[in-house]
Amino acid sequence: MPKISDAHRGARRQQVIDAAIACFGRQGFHRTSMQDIIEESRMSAGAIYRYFPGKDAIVEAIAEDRHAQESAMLAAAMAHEDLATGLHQLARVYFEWLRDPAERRRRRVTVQVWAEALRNDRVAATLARGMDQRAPATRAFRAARRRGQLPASLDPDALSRFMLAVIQGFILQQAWDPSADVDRFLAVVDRVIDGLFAAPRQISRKDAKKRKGSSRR
Amino acid sequence: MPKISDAHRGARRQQVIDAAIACFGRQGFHRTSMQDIIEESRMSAGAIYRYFPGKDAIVEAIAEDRHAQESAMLAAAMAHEDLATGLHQLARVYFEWLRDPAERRRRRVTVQVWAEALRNDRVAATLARGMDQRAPATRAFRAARRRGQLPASLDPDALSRFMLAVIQGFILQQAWDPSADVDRFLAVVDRVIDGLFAAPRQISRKDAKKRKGSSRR
Amino acid sequence: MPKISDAHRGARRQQVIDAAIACFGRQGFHRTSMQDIIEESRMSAGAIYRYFPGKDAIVEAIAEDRHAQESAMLAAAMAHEDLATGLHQLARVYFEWLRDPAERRRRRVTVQVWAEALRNDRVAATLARGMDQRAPATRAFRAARRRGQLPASLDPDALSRFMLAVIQGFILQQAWDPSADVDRFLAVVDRVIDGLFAAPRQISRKDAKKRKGSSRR
Amino acid sequence: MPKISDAHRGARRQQVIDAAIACFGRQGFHRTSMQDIIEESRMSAGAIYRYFPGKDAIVEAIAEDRHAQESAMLAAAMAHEDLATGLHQLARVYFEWLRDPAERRRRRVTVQVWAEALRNDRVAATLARGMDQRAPATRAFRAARRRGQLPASLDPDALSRFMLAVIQGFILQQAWDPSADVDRFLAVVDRVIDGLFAAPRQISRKDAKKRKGSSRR
DNA sequence: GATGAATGAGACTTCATTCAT
DNA sequence: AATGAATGAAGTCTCATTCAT
Repeated sequence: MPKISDAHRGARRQQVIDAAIACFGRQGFHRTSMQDIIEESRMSAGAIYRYFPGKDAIVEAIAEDRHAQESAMLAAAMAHEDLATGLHQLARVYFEWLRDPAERRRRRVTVQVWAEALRNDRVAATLARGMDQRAPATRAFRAARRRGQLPASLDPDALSRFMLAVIQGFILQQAWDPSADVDRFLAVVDRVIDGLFAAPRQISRKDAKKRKGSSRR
Repeated sequence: MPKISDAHRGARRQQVIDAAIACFGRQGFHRTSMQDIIEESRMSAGAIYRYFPGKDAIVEAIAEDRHAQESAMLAAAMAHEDLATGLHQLARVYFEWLRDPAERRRRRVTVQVWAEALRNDRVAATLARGMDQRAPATRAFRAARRRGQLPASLDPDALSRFMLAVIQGFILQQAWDPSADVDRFLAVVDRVIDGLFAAPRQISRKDAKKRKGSSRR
Repeated sequence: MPKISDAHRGARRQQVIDAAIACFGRQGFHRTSMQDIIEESRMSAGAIYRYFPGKDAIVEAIAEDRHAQESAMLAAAMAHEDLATGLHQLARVYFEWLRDPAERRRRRVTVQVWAEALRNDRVAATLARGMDQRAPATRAFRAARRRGQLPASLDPDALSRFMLAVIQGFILQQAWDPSADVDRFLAVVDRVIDGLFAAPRQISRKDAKKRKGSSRR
Repeated sequence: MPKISDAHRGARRQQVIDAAIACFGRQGFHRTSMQDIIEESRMSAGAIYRYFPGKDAIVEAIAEDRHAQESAMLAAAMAHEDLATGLHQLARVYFEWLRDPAERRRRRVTVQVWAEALRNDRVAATLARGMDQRAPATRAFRAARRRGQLPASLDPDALSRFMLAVIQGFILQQAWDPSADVDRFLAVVDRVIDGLFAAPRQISRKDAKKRKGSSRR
């Protein structure tokens, strides 16, 4: 017989998380005091500590929350038989999401979570699990490469990393400058996806040499 | 007459910045106390405040430092008559840089600077200037598009944003997981650059429709 | 539900004020550290800041406290139909007050509040309000002058300033030298009050000239 | 053979004192840092410490300075055969002095010196010597009393204290409110001096009783 | 379960003074 | 004699967390 029903517990936790996201988005994680969260959440100091062992646990929960949502999105998008279509779909879903102004505010918190991962192992672990969820995409790339749709020189893991990097980079840019245009960026992403599967242009011997020259092995 | 020379002043500031980078990379900006920086820099509390008005000013200086270096790199790389070659060059230079283990440690600080930009306007301004430096690249894209080397549907500004996003995203991933493989990622980037300039593959009517459907306007 | 009552809040504030007065009287405002007040008040650092926003606010509260007490005293003393009697009464009440050894210690703080007014506008405002409370006295002087009890040459405002100056000057002297004799000083004050209402002595032509000579205007 | 000639030493000390008075008048003793004085005096940190052992010594020197000037003024004013004339003279000289705007600024420092006396014994000693210089005035009062010009009930020491208190009180008031009118105040002082020597007005039995009633002893 | 007053370690910063040059 | 960079103790205040009610 739990003293706090799970539903109640969940609602209370969400109340704290929402307040924390509002505060963190406004002033950043480290400028936000527990007092700020307490006031925003309209709870008492003591009450919050019934639902979270400490301030760090709140960021961890936020990271976890994001992770769950993004996982779902990723899974849904990649559940497509054709890889190219799946990738376009993924980009579309993701960038649609970024259009929501409320979501944009939350994104500011995401950037902070990224920084927090560098000194909070639990947050790092959550993000790592997020990175691991590229696995289906990676597998799809591997299959496509085996089928000859992608050149052998492209590492499937690097490909999925790349797709994520593009999204992460844009999130960053939009956090700094909310006027960054989603549509135009998305058009480039679409083009890039198509480019991956197109026949490569003929590269002149000269260019190829140059590139190799400055690369370390 | 112990009047400090500009050289001495610069050296002293660097001493602080180096210590701060070491500390921030280890424990993060907010977990690092001035005392930590003082000890790491082997200076006295008072001395540091002769060179920086406060803790925030140190991050600002770090951001400024990075900005200067990246600007130089960007300018050098883009000073190439052929756009494709310039982009390959840029990617190469950047990713070479990331290979340096010392640089990798500094990258962790970069991620924190990104987060800091959300609550420190001076840092934000520095990063904004960094984003502004895409201008030459944007111009080059525009010229290429005019020459028909790039499709009209690709916005030059979005293109340069994209290139930066790729780099930023990878920096992020490498900060979390230093084992992220630079070479394999770079191969993808190279391929993507080439893809931009290649003739697009034929897109089926169905695919095109799907994409449009979920896009807003 | 440990919500503090107004009474508790008042008691706590008084606890701080009492401790502060003890410390300030002993070592002066600026030699007193918050730590000193914390120890004297047997509270914790954080607790004090629940009741006062900072060290300055404590002096301000002390100034306000004194102001309230002196106002009451002044009002009570001047509530007399006959002006001369009222003034004698005022002097008596005030100097009686100064006899209390505990009050003498508090007086040392008063002197510091006076100095503090020169650099703290809120303290200055409180003192200004204190000076404004001469108004009833000034009005009484004006009425007495109209009735011919005081010479037209005596400015009512200057008269009330004068009465206050006498008291302030003595407070100062007693702060420096607690052995300053209250009774003997009070006798002089009484005599001076009577002298104001007495017929002026004949002033020789010579004396009057001398005075005028060194005066400007 | 002194390393620093006395003249040079004196000039340097004065340079510091002037700077300190400017700073103290502006921001108060405790808000003024040595750095402020250093800049105002256009000297170096090291140099100041050649002429003063520390910050406290500067206030002490200022107190000493004031003391010397006021002593001279007091002595000059009281060097008059007729006591009443001497007192009028004293008031006149003093209040003339207060008219000088530069002097008014210095007065702000005087108030701080008064407060400082409560925690700096050397300043206290200087002020005590200042109070001691009432001696000639006290003696003159005693003589006048012996000659029957003053009632026996007036203590000579209290009388000279009183005269000083009036001046000190006004200095205080003018420090807080520079618009306090010197002339009108002086007129009251003149009247009071005359009143001391005039025949007291008849005091009704009732009034006398009332006064006694509230007095202790 | 909830409340919010209390705790106290520790954060950033200032500043009087010293001393190598 | 002078300089001013350096020192480091000490100051004010904040804040995550606890616990009596």
